[in-house]
Amino acid sequence: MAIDDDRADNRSRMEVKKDAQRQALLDAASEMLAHEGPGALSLRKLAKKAGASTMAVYTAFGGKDGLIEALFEEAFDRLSDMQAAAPRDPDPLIWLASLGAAYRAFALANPAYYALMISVTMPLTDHVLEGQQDDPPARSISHHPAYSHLRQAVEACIEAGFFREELDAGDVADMLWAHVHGLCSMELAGYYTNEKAAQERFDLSAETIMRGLVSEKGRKRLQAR
Amino acid sequence: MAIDDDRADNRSRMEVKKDAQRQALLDAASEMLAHEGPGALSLRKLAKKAGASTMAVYTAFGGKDGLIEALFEEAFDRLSDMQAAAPRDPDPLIWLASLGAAYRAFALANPAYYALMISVTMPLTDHVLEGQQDDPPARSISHHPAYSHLRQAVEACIEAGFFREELDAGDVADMLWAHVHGLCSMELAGYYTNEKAAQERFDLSAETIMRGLVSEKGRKRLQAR
DNA sequence: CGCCAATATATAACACTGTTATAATCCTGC
DNA sequence: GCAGGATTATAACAGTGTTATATATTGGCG
Repeated sequence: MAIDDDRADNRSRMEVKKDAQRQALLDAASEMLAHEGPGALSLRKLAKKAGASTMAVYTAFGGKDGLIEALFEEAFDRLSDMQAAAPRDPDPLIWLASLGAAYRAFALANPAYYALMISVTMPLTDHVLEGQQDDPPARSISHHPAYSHLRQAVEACIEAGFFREELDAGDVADMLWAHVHGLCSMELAGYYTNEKAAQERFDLSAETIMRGLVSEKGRKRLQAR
Repeated sequence: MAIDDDRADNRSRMEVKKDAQRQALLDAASEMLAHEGPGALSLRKLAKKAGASTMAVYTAFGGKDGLIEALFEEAFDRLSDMQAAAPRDPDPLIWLASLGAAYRAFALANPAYYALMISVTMPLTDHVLEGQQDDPPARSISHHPAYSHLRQAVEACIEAGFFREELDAGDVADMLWAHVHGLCSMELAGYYTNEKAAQERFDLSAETIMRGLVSEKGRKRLQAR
């Protein structure tokens, strides 16, 4: 029986109920976020949509900030899923390119999630407003699968000897992430009017940053094949 | 007298009073934005701070959106001012690098303005949520001085024959803007913990994108000097 | 100068928001 | 079965942007 299974998992009936409600709230919030944007995400509407009380959000997430945090993690999970679905080509350069394409595909497919990632990542906390550099924000994506995918592809490129020797994997990964993020955020901002041109521009820009990364040796190796 | 001067400028007494109040509101809003962030910018607090009524914001800006729009333009003006202050080196590559440094200096010096630029530029309108590509947002920075500075430097580099021939000025300018924007937004997000490393990383990344832009011919020309 | 129409203001009300206090309900463990 | 603790529902609180209304204030014209 279901209850016994739960008990076997050392989870009380109430806990599974809580988890179910938490998931229902998260799904409803996700749906609202994707269809109406972050601004339309109010706790009352969410509770009504999920068939729960406003307080349920507080018990499940501790408040709206906790809910946003959960959605933030969901966003990174979705990105990570799309990255994992990217073909892991034996050629690390091609693999890297497909990861960039996956990033852009995620951003275009989930603009509200992407906007949430940005706004949460740059929360304009007091410490950045004051310009003080101590007490850095704890939020770090370095250990998230979404970052690991990129990192691994970069490391593969480095091991294959394509990149300039003074560049280490962390530098390159951060560089590429920033570059692709800049491209996607400006595209989503409506900076480029024509969709087809935006795609070409993305490819051209990705090609350009890759050119800047490859070493003299790697360049010759690429020309040879 | 001041009043006669105003009349000579075909500006009624009330209009100069309105403009003065508008400027007072804008200054107060700017101060609040820089010190407490966009979230703390409420019309009631702003009106009290500027010694005006809440309604004054509506007559001067038409509402909070209009105020944000005005602050958005102020942000671009500040960026443009810092770019104009960058030394216009005869070497277009050095000029371009100093423009990038000016962009980063602006972002670090005005984090709240920078966050505002991003959030306003990516407003998550319905049309992007629906994924439809028609009715592109009218907001365009292409004709703003902040963009012209970059564009002119890029054109100078192209005329000097440094860049790959298949790249036109618009492509390169957009590419560079996106790259530098990505770097700055991630730095402001606290993605990099160490300030000194962030500076080095910015320089390294800027160097990398420049490497990707220069043509074979330009590369040899750079090595020769 | 004095009046009038138009505009800007001040005050308050409205519909919201996130959050919190209070009371009733439910569930768990004994 | 029952006491005790957590979770809910309801309502209240302190805010927000916006709007309605009534009061000043202003500028143009006779």
